Amino acid sequence: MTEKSKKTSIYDIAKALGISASTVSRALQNHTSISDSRKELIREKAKELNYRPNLVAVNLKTGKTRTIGVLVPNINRFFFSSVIEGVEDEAYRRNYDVLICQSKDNKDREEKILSNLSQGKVDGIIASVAYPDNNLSMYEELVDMEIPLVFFDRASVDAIQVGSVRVDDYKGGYSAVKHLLLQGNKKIFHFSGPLEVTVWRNRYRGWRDALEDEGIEIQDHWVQTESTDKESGRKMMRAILERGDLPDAIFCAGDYAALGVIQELRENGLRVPEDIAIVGFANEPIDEMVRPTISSICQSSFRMGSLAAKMLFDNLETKEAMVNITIAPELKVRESSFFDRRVKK
Amino acid sequence: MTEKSKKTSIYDIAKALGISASTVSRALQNHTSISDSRKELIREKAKELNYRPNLVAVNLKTGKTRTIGVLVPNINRFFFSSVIEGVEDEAYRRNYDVLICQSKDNKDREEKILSNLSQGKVDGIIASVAYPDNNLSMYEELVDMEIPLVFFDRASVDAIQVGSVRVDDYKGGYSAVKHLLLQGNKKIFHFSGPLEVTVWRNRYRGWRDALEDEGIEIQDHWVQTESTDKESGRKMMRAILERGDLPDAIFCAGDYAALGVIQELRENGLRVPEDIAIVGFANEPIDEMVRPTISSICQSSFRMGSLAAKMLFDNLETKEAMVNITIAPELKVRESSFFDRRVKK
DNA sequence: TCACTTTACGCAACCGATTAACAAAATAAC
DNA sequence: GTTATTTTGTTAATCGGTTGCGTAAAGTGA
Repeated sequence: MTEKSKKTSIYDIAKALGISASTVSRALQNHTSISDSRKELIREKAKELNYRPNLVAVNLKTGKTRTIGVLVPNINRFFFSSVIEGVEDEAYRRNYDVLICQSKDNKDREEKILSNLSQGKVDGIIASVAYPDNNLSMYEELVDMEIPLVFFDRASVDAIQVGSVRVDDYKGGYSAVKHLLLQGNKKIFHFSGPLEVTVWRNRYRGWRDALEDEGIEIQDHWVQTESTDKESGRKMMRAILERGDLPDAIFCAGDYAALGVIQELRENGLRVPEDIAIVGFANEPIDEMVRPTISSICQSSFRMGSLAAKMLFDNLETKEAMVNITIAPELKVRESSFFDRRVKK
Repeated sequence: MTEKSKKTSIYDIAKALGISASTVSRALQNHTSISDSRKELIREKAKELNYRPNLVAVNLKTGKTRTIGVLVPNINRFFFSSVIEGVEDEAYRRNYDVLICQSKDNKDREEKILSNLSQGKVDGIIASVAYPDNNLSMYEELVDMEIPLVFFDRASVDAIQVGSVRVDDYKGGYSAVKHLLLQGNKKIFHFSGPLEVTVWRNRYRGWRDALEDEGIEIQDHWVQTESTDKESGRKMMRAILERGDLPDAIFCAGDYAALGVIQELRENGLRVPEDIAIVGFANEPIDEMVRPTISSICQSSFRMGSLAAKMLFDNLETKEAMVNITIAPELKVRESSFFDRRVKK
């Protein structure tokens, strides 16, 4: 029994045929300088020996890996896994592989991953930076190393010279509130996460401006910035309920917060949307799973991923310039905000 | 301006220091046969020149990539993304990278991906086979090529000589029904997908045996095998409602089906669990998001992933033998089945 | 001072491909 | 029949590391 039946290389084929390895290499690439008869012979032998090119050797020689890295905070969240799906879709079409890494929103982990990726494993990187998203020095290093880079979702793009794809959070917030205003809601609260984080801040600004454009005066307690998970949603709602000053509607910067709010309201005998209308953000699948279904701002995550991938591949293959793409968010009106307050007081 | 500031290699360091490249290589590996003074010198120079080892070259030389491939039907489903998280967690700990691919449950795509992965890009593979899961010849090829392989979730393990991690679907089904029986339910229906598929069949068998062990006679219409998405759940429930022969409880082979069933029941004025108790399968996050919360069988997906990864890494590093692991499923009792039918008739 | 071990480092082969440059054979041109 | 041209292959360098083997220098003991 052979101890180790080494994988066959072009040298094995060459030896078996009594020719040189370079001829084999060229024949397998369908090079013009090899006669058809030889090509046929070589291809047959290759099949016979079950030859598989060693991609690592090819990568080393060509300096390309046909692999891109995708760095996300967490693969487990619908938004990110959808983006990845978009990336993967485009990558599969173009015959690239996708190396996926999770930063877990941990800067140390992010740094380690980026350092690893920058050692020649990938041709380019698509990333959503870990919170807090202020320190981008690691990414600047990548740029110095001339590794093509595309950000999506998070990241303050102006900082460094790379591509980006993001949804317009400001516009998303603005249009969510505009929709609520058009339904006759005046007193519209906003539940979000810490406003230092870019996405929360932008959604907040959209909310604020929409109200101010309508001449509505905002009070401090209208904004709650606990966090955007379900439990925080309940907590923020509870705080408002205890205070006793109820709004017409609430614009939540995340769908899970919206869900928590709705549950808290229902347990307190309040109806959604009749008593209080709700709009969330992200268009998570649960929005259509629960009752009432939740109105939300769609971030087109799949499209975001495929656009980011397209940009990266174009840059890799034809040196096309990176750009900053902003996707217009789309409002999905569902039951939680479908109620005209001007009719039924 | 330098046209292309080539990345620095160990040769650049060697040249700058007037020593040989092998010394540099050894110093950077902290080899014992290099004096500390030299090591220090070399490390400093490396830092100065911003040296990064070229992993592709290392891979070629060592024959290892420190990368494993994970093949799943779809990254976007919670179960799979959780498994991947488990894999990734273990991989990160051991300094491996994870290459993720989606078969989209398409056999052609699966074949192309496996062929690609087998060309030296990864050291081993973790996979959940695409439906229909009968043809495993592609995987047999991997075994021939001596690429370590671990299946999870799907795949008929007996077929070929590889590792596997799976939840015991039979036991899961059995214990779900047992729980319903203990609560006084007798007439327990089963909603699932096509029984040719291994997982559905096993859950079905668990349901059937649990009832038979109790001496309950099953009737044909007690089993519906439309599919396990929400809409199918509603559809199957509607069929039963129209027929008029209502059960005490329903064991659904999937949580989304369970959700659809619950919504359909509520819209028809029936209460869950008071009128009909429901148990789902998979322990999806929505189970705790909706009201009533849904009882479900937990598949421990994260653990499944980390176990699969652990097995693969152990095999890669110490040639440890592959094994077949079966995880005992855990029943999570929530509101949808928390009701004792023996008390309140 | 001589023989012997250690320590520290260099030489060169190797991993498996690609490809520039060159050479031999076959064909065409005169 | 000799030269020019095309066709078809070969040789060898290269990508950027790793590592077995050899050896000079330094250290040790008698």
